[in-house]
Amino acid sequence: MIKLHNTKTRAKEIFTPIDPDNVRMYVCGPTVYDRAHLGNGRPVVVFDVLYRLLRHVYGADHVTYVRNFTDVDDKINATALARQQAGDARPLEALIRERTEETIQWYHDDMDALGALRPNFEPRATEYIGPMVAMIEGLIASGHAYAVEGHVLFRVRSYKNYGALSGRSIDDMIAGARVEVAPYKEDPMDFVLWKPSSGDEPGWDSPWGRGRPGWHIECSAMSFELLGPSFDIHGGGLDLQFPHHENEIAQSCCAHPKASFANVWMHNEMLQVEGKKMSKSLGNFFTVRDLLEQGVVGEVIRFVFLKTHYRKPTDWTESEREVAVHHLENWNRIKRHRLSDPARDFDGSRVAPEILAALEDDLNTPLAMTHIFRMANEVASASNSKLDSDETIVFFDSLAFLGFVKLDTQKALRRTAIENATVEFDLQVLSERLQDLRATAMASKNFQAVDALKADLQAAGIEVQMSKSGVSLLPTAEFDPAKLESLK
RNA sequence: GGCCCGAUGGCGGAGUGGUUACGCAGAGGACUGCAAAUCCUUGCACGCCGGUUCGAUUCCGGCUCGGGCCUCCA
Repeated sequence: MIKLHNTKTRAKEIFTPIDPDNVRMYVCGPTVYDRAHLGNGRPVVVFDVLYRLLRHVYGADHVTYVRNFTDVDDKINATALARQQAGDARPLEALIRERTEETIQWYHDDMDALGALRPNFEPRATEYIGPMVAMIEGLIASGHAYAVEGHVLFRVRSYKNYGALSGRSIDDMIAGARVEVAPYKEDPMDFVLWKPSSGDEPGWDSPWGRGRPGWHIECSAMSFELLGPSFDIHGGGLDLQFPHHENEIAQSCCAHPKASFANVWMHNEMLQVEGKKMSKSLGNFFTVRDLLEQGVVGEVIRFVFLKTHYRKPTDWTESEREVAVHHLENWNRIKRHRLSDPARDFDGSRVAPEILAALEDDLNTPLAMTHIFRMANEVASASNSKLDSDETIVFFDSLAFLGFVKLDTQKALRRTAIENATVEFDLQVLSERLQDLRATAMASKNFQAVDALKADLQAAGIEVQMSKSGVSLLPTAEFDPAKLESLK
């Protein structure tokens, strides 16, 4: 039994799908004009967890997850215009297409790195212009929208529940509004469904002239086309609650009065960086790609996200990042020590029941992580250290269920990369020499030679670990093969 | 100004009407030639003021503080 917090009712409710054979979820995707920043990753990971849970409970073939790409938007146009002004002579259309294509590719690369499964459908807004126009025509016909000066506007006063999702009244909003009101609007709160395109701006022919859709209608049309007038879950960031989701509800409910639209609305809280809102002006703005390039692997990011409940703000900090690395290293080591085949794949089918229970309680990922910690501890400290025990399998299957598969860290990746690349100097030889020196020293109690070699290795950027089971040399970021030349 | 949300130990972060998880850091110990890693043990909290109750960190009200949204934003 899954329980989810429904923004619409502000309560945790038992989730009952409209059709258990086809559970349907829509999540607002990115506007594709630039790299996804770290905050963009949070809803992706949150709803990825929900997607995995739904697939587990209802069957992988009985869940439909839609996440759109908004590929028509003034911000996209702006990036293309900027390139024209910078001297690129190609037509706007070509620049826009190139930009959206590459951004979608980036998005896939980055979200894959976070361990997120791809949704079943990733519709692009530009492929659904027809349905948008049709929906707008219907709204005009039913009196919920009006065309004026090439624009089509939604008549907010015509939908009596407007503001219910975010708990606002139209009058309150007008009182506190800071928007300048276009003169052609009947009411200040009316929002645009269609707007005219001029010059070489992207545009499509419509009953109201050549133009392009407003942002909000895109999601209403795409969700209708792919999931129908009523579906189960609609997700997105809390910042989308108003106005985007409010407007979606108004459009869809007026266009399909007999349908319920989304039954459950879920919103993830926002991300902060070192306690502050991430913003360009504060200079703490960075993309997922920036982090990946700095060697922060995707699963570290995922770990930090899952350690906080999705309905609470989460803080991206240096220390939490280090905690994540610590645990991933730990799990990686357990994998090497407790599995006969450390490369074995896990599909999450044997996820621990307590982890499932935690997730079924409104995606309590922090509690799920606690169970992971406990299981890791049990597996690592089990007196019976036999390989591939049931507990071990369930542990790694649970990790896989939560999206932790690679269990790599910066250090592990670097080690692999360096070891593959290090040809001129064989660390294995040095490792054996150190081992021999140490064995001699253990007998003679004279450790001078050992310490000298250890110091040289450390000076070359190698982490030296010695225990009774042997020695291990681990190149660090400062590893410099040239400094080992004298040791040959 | 309007609306929404939150306040738990040094930090992060679950949960509960009555014995308060867990992680990181700290302390002690085992192991270790040193160091690291690992393992064991362990100290530390429920913003303030009222109310309901036999009993509240948990429910209700007020206050204070913090965050978010109202403008493109996940």
